[in-house]
Amino acid sequence: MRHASSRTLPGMSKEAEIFQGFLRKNGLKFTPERVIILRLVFETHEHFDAEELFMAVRRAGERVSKATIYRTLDILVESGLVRRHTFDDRQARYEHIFGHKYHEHLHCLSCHRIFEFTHEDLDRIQASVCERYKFTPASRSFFISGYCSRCSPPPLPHPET
Amino acid sequence: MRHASSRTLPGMSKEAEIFQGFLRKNGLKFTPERVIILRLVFETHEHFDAEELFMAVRRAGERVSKATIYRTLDILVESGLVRRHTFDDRQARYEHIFGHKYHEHLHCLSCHRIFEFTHEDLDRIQASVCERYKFTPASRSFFISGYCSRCSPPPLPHPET
DNA sequence: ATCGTTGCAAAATGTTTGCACAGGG
DNA sequence: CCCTGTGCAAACATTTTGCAACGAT
Repeated sequence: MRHASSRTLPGMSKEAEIFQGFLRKNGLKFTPERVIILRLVFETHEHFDAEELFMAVRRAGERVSKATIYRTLDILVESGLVRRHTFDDRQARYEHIFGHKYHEHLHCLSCHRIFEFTHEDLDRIQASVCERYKFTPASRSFFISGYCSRCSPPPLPHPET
Repeated sequence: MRHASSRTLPGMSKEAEIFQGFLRKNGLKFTPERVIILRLVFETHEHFDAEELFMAVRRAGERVSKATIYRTLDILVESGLVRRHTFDDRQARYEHIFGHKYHEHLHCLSCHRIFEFTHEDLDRIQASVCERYKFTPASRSFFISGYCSRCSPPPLPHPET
């Protein structure tokens, strides 16, 4: 029982169909390890890194090596189902994006939480910049680092002293 | 001849004055190594990484260890004279920012060149997002990855076949 | 004497790779 | 067979750290 059937199963999630299609198109296989990873990536509604995914796999009672985690994340990014971020200089972080609106990020330098936002003008700005530079965009990353409301309460209107 | 005078020299560049002020304010010293690094960082008008700065130091006939390069870059980033970027998952890249207009980046995935742009609406967008989330911004990073005009010529108006 | 700074080498971190073996088409 | 996939361990690249020595105050 190493490799899963290559036929599409009826109860398959939309992202699994997309992933399977991408794999097939590139002559790659829809293996049990890749299925496990896909499932856990789409069960996680946070940003995660490779190590966290590795631990989620173990927590789920499955076994997939770190090497396969990294190799599969690369494929998922290529397929467009997952986005990779490098918010600071530490390790890469990932999030699944299928079924989500495209969004930008706020990154709290104190508690390291990540908040998402959208702004309607950004697509227009990206398009106009790319036009100006004759640049063909593949992806963008807009994030603001700073301090969230919990970590940095706004200054009082009339500071004492 | 290890440590430089702590008095401000008359012919000192503006960035050196700022750096010295920052160091003094934090009980740190304006050492010859830091002076060398500061000079080379401000002589470089490209984005660079720690290794490139290390080689620039040797090329200049000076000797500063890698450890000191890293430690000093951290201080320069803290002082606000230098910006650190992690465009992709490779190593951190730096650029001096004193005396430059704030700008965003285009990053060519093929030739890895970096182009700079500004857009007048971005400050306003950042302010409105931060207001909405009660977020105190420290810095932002907006970059678009894709293919520059040289690496990806626009498709012909009437593609043959 | 104290305290921050340095260079060196070792350690730590995060990621990639070589390899031998497995298994489906 | 042939090809891709896997786990493991080793390799790798970048960055950080422990430590002894050093110099300015």
